[in-house]
Amino acid sequence: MEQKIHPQYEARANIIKAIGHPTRLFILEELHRQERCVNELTDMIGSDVSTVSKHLSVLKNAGLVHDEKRGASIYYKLCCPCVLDFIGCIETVLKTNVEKQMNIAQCCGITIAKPEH
Amino acid sequence: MEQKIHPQYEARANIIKAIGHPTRLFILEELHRQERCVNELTDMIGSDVSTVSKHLSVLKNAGLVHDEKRGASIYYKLCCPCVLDFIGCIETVLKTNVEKQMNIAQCCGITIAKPEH
DNA sequence: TGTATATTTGGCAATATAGCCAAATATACA
DNA sequence: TGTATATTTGGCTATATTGCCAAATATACA
Repeated sequence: MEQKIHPQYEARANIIKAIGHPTRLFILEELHRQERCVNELTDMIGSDVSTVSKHLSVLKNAGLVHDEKRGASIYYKLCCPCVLDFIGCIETVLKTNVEKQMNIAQCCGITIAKPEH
Repeated sequence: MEQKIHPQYEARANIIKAIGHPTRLFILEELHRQERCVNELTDMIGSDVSTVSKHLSVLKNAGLVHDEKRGASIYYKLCCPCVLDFIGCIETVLKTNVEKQMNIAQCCGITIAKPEH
């Protein structure tokens, strides 16, 4: 690893990396709405329960979620709801990217059909 | 990939993934302060110029930075300064994680020396 | 205790990412 | 045009990540 990059950047990057996965983003948003057990999340996501469990483990190791055993299930909840505050900014970036693509297409004389739904 | 996860999560995750790397976090913060050319960033980072160039390419593809050729150099600047707004939240997560570790250590009777500097 | 349910862990294969070197490309300027 | 400087690209290896299956573990409850 690069010598001049402070370890603090590594620590920050590890947390951001944990957030940067489609399934884990979904989980974080769902846990932002309400706490959920592994089973419930697995039903919503539609992949193997072991895969979901591992995603939750990544989020837990990053300190983003907290788990609590109740009955036969383990309920996960969000530790720092602020981690989702910047989704709005990410959406802005995405929107700007699409606009850029549209401009390029327009300059090339390409017409883009609007999606049906 | 999981069927039930909306493509929107994929798009968001791609941008967050681009942010989640120590060197790229450093670059984003530096470009937040002022625009920089590849050469300057390479000197600050201390790795091969091709590596830095590729990091910049990742950030550019994600729509996070913009480049502008001036003279012999290419200057990069931040597109959406908001992407760094959540660093404060990440720091909170990190701080909480350390505190949790400290508590565990204390419960085990482990004394932790404060760092010298 | 035995069985069903919930969750995690180990192991594996496929894929993605990172970083270096060498080479290609582009620009400035003598 | 030739040379120095700036940047990107191709190619390669090492490492990390992902997601599945099977098995292990934990809990509830008859």
